Amino acid sequence: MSYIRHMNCLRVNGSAVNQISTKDMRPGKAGNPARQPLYAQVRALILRRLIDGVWRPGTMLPSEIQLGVEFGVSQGTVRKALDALAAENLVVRRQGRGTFVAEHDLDRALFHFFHMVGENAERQLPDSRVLSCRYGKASATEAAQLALLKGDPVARIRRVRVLGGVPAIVETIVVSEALFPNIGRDGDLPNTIYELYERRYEVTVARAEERLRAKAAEPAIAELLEIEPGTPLLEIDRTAFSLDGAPVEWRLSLCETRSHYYLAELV
Amino acid sequence: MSYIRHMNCLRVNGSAVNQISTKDMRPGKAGNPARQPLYAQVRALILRRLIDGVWRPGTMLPSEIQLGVEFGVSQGTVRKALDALAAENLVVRRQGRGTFVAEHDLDRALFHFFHMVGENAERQLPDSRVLSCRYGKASATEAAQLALLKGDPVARIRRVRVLGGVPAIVETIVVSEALFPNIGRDGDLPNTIYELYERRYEVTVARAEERLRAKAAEPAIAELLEIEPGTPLLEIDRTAFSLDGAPVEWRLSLCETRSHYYLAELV
DNA sequence: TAGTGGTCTAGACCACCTT
DNA sequence: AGGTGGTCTAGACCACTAG
Repeated sequence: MSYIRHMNCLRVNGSAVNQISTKDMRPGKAGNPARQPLYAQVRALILRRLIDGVWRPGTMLPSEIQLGVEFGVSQGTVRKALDALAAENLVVRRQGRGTFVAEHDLDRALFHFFHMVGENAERQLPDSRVLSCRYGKASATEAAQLALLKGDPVARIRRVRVLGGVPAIVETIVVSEALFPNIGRDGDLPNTIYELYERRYEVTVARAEERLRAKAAEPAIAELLEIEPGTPLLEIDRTAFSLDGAPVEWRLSLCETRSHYYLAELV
Repeated sequence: MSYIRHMNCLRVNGSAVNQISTKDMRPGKAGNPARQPLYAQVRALILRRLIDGVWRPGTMLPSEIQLGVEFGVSQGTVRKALDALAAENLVVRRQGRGTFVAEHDLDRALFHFFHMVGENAERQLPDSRVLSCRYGKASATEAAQLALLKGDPVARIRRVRVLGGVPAIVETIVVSEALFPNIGRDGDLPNTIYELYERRYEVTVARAEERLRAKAAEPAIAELLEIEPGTPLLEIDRTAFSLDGAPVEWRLSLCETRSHYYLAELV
């Protein structure tokens, strides 16, 4: 029967395990009511390898057929798992070339992680001017946001972002120093910081939550943005999560919204 | 051959047409380079029926197999088309029951078309108090937003929305009177107005765009929200589109963000 | 019990890309 | 030419829902 597969169909680095397969784990089998569909198991196994760094961002995954053989499932099941990961922007599929681990490139920054756009909905990544990078102990708030203990070492990066020649955003980024040792110490803070997280610290930002409020500009902020104190600003309070779901960055952005706005799509 | 299908495989209300099928339209055929995949054609055909009101919101679609027979494609191809429509929230699939045309119920309003949440990210649909419903001629701005001509008749609805007992949002809704004749004239404005569009006017809101800015509260607004004039407010400028992609509603919401915030998810 | 969508397989062919 | 993902089919079985 095609449903019956080998015990050792899943091999990781040559050592055999059997998380999928085995006749009694097949779908719909009584006594295994909470069992996940095969494609979900395959998705989880692939995701695990992304988390563990077995396949690094930018590299090509094995072909669908190869993965099918390795996991002991059909190509169609692997396809469904990969399609799910592609829908989460964790892999990128290219016809004729292969399936690749997603990278934090300009496109992703611009279309997925930066929602401020100009008047004609035209998108443009801002330039960044780093104001400071300080190291300290996590406050209660910071600890809560980053799932740390109060007092744990954190780095705080402050920068002004310039859109179309105008200083438009003042941003404070807080990360754990345990996760990002020496971040910013050698003045190596690129504009797209998620690329740095990914390349140097092997931390992949998979998703984020943004909480938006309106706030009046405090004098220090107003000066940086060259506006009047009290001007209404859009505050974006973002928590970014890594592949394994842990919060890895807390970011507070204060945005001037006279020449730009935050664009959201509802479905 | 399985690829060769009957000419008259697509029947709409008994009359036969052949948009899909016919041997020479099959995928990858030279001389037809811009041809869409079958599942995309099937998706478009089903969407057309949703637009035309052949299947009304809440009703059940024919089964996958029936649709497959009707369109002259396999069940798997129909499935792919329906899955795509389900991903756009245009249909809802329920195992064991069938595929249904999506409705604007409370769930959809709350999780897809209302992003203001309370402190613990708890969701709650606001109560609405209608302030006025006036009829007039479209301004240049309104005409541009709704793809009308300047001077076309529009209705303007103004309401205050209450969250947790506190007046939190002042909202102005502008719609074409041609599309929504007599809207609000008999004081029939429910809290979830998209339900009204759908049931009474057979207009389905399929998606929307929101443009967010920070604005200071003008005195009239401040009074309605029981706050100080000049308080920073979150302005949500929304355009809603119907199934066929036409803009059908323009809405401007001014939100107080001390006890609530706008929640966005980034992927 | 019958009908629905959900999962899984196997196999064919296509479009696209690289070599 | 060979490999990759993309499309399409046919058929099996499962889970769920309703009458």
